[in-house]
Amino acid sequence: MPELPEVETIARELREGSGRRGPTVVGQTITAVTLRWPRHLADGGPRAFRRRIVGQSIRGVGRRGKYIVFDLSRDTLLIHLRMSGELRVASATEPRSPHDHTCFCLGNGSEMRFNDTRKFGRVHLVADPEEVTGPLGPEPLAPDFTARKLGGMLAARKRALKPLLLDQTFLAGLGNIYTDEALHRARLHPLRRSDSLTPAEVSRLYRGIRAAFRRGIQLNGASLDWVYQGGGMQNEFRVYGREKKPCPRCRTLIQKITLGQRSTHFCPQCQSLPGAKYET
DNA sequence: TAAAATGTTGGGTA
DNA sequence: ATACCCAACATTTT
Repeated sequence: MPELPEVETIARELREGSGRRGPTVVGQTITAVTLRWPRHLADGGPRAFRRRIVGQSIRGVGRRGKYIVFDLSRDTLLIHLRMSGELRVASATEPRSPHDHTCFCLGNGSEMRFNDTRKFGRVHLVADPEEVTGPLGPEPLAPDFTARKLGGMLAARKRALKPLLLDQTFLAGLGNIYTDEALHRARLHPLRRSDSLTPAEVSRLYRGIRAAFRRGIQLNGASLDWVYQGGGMQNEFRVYGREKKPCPRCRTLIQKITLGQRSTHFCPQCQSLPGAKYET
């Protein structure tokens, strides 16, 4: 479900505490773990996982790409929500939901519950977070990520923008929604080859990605379907899920195509493809 | 009923 | 090595 802004929102709420996601988990000790779907564990079995994590305290909560990163007293716990994951803190006395597959019991009598309907999520427990986040591309919102740097990265590849931007080893954090939104902001066609962009187009893409992410974080992410509630970004989508609706910029009807097995939304007018601009 | 859904990975091919 | 396609993972919803 979540992309960078949603994961950032969840990490912040777990760190700072909120009515929606419960009190902060920072400072709490993990006293026990319930694993009802052991395949949540990326490596190793439940016994080794329990033995290793129980007794460690949570020193901080952050984010890298789409991973939520828990800085523990000895190791690092990384959770990837994939398509349907959700993290909430509840009192241990509250009944667990059917899809609360992995629960971390905390010292203050609360539980951090990894709810994951589709069971695609993953839990990593490692000594060095680089073991997990090492392959990821740069953080798009990091101060040292510049338009110049993005331009160099794009020029070094020969791929269509959409699938390239979805590649987490190229750039960390973009998913299907924010990629479409960023490309619309940048007025670039999803099929545009990465090594064909002018400096002005690189600049537009850079600003499009950062602006889409910043706005998403500002609105606490997007709420879609029955999963992940609380965000408001879904009300500001310019193209995602807006097939046959007018482009907010030029009123041309938004098109939906399938690209690399993912639904792709764009404005054929604002995001025209050079050499193919006569198609309807 | 078939199709689609905010994600990733592994296999095969060129 | 790079690019591209597909299947798989598991479940719910339209």
